[in-house]
Amino acid sequence: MKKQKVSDAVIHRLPRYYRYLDDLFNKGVVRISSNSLGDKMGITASQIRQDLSCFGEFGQQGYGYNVAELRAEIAHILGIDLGHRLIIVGAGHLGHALLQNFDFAKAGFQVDSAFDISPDLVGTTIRDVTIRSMTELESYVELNRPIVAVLTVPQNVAQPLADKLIDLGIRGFWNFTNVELSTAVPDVFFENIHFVDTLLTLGYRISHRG
Amino acid sequence: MKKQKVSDAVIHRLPRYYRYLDDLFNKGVVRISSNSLGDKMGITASQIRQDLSCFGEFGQQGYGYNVAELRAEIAHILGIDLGHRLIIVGAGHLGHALLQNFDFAKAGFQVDSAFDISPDLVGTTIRDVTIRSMTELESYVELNRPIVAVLTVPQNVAQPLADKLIDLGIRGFWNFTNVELSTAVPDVFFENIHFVDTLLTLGYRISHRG
DNA sequence: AATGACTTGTCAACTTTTTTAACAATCTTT
DNA sequence: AAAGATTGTTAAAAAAGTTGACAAGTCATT
Repeated sequence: MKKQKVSDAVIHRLPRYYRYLDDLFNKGVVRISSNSLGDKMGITASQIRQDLSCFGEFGQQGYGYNVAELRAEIAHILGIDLGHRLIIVGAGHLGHALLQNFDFAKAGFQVDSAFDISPDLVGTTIRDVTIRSMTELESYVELNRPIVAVLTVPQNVAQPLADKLIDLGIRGFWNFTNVELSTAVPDVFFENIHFVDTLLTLGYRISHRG
Repeated sequence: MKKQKVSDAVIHRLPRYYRYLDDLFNKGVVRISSNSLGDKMGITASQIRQDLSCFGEFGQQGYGYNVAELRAEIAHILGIDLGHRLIIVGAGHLGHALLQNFDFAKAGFQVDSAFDISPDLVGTTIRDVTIRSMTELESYVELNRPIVAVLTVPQNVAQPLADKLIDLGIRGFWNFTNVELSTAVPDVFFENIHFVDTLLTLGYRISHRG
């Protein structure tokens, strides 16, 4: 096992590996070689073996990989088995949709609570999660120490809110606002979902096709 | 102006340039140099000039760039001024949230219509867009020829639906299902929004911090 | 037990991409 | 007209990503 820094490209491929292995697992496939997995995923066997080698040795010469085992290993690498606790800040349409539909547990997260400023929403319950008032946010986070926050709030409050949450111990943001958040605090991570950007990219490709 | 293929990295930076320029424009800033823009964005002046050079010459020696002009140029490059027509297929929570909140016009798209299978939704109107039945999808697309489809449907119907829509002339997919769509037809583009993947990536970083 | 067919983990080479630095050309300002 | 500023472009440098090759080890069969 190499001990180099794991490159971003590899990290971003991990969820994809997991997706395919989960699929194989659910279909009852017991073993798979890097070759056949590569065929399925449209990448080379060499790349799969190299990617996996960043994290350990999970296969066996002459046999390949045990699907269930490799799936579990990748789940572990991704921290899916840790059940990180998470809060949702902003329960408007998007926050509501996530709360209602998204399978956080499957990604290894447990939804602790949700918060919104609107009195109409406060007190309502979606999928066993009760929406609390924003005024309770600070004390709640201090007491319960969730580690990740989903931000589905208006743009203008995003950065100050993030600063406050970082102060309170939040270390990861799943950021749906179209603002680029930043902080001087180390070991805080942002995953920015810039909807607009992806649609603009699509617009570029459509406009320049042919 | 170079005539090489524009790299993906550059294309993905374009929306970000646009966002910053739009902001400057709204603040009434008239001119900006690659140097000060680079400072704002946290990248080198050199990279900005190199990126822009893929598309033309938009600045002036000794002066820099006119903000309004450069903003308009990038808007043009991204096709924002073309007003591509778009349909939304699947008006469940996510489709509904997009329809209600997302500013498609700002990204250069015009929402033609939305479709859903549920009789409860068909006939209702959101922001001037009436939700039609899925049974009308085919004839509608044939007649009105939208170019892009937003897919917010269940996973299992995503690929066959995409195939059908490609047949009918759709050339771009803003795909919110967690399936990797593909086609043999050339000049069809997919922007896959894999929510889960980004959250898993965040989970990885949280788990491995420090 | 021996043989042959497979398949891994790793190394190093290779390729591609991305970034940076440098500078002639030329515009703005005074 | 001179001084200062800033571009577009080139080429070098650095970084990142990918691939091919193979020793070493495992499995299946006889």
